[in-house]
Amino acid sequence: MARAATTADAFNAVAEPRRRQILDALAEGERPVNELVGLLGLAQPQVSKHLRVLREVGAVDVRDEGRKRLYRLNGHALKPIHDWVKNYERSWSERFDELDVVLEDLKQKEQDDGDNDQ
Amino acid sequence: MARAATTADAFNAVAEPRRRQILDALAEGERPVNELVGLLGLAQPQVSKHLRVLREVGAVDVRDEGRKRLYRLNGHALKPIHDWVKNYERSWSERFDELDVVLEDLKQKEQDDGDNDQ
DNA sequence: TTGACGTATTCCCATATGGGTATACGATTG
DNA sequence: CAATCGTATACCCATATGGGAATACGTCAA
Repeated sequence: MARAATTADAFNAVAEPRRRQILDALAEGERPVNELVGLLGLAQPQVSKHLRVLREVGAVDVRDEGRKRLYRLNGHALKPIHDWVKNYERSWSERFDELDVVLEDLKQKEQDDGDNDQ
Repeated sequence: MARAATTADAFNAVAEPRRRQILDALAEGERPVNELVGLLGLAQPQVSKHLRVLREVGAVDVRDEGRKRLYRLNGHALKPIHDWVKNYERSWSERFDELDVVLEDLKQKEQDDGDNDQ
């Protein structure tokens, strides 16, 4: 088997930096392809291809307006990523320090109880 | 150019489901390779290869103990992912609804001021 | 030392990437 | 209708993936 397709899920789609750039740009509002081409400094075909990937994982929606195609962010598709990574937040966030102390105490208490059973 | 290496950054490393599984397993504590092999139901060489990728992006640390190698989670490497994705949280979290209202009001107020300048 | 164990590395292969370039397609304008 | 604009698609290519299988390597036991 080869690497999973970029369109397999949001994780794979967003692994490409250009696609994150596109989402960041769309966070400020709807934009036509050419505007993204200007912002990214990438050729138009590549931008269209990246947008296709983002569409396939549901991270963007499209709307036709004359000859332009307006792309819009759909952040919902990124929730699974957030849900997964937030469980690791304790690794760097000080907000969890206090909670960790409490958990350590509980652990210690449990161990003491076990010792009493012996 | 081809797709970026899986070892290019945490985003790419974590795009592979097996590697997320490994990190999830290590979240509960240090583990030797064989234990991960059992948990993932994957052949040992593939697990070692996934671990190498995770090591290269700094998501895990290793420690030798006899003939075993104990792998330990280093969630710090995942912070960039969290930092990026949390900006999209408003897309699904109700917690931001109220904030959105406030921002809308501010925007409206600014616009009114602009109108007065005319 | 020899053998067994735990892990890492090497080689093979089908697969699809992302950029470059050319071109096709639909909508609008003249 | 013809020309042009805005986008999408089709090709070509170098690259590296992830799994399978075989094997190399370091450590411990007998």
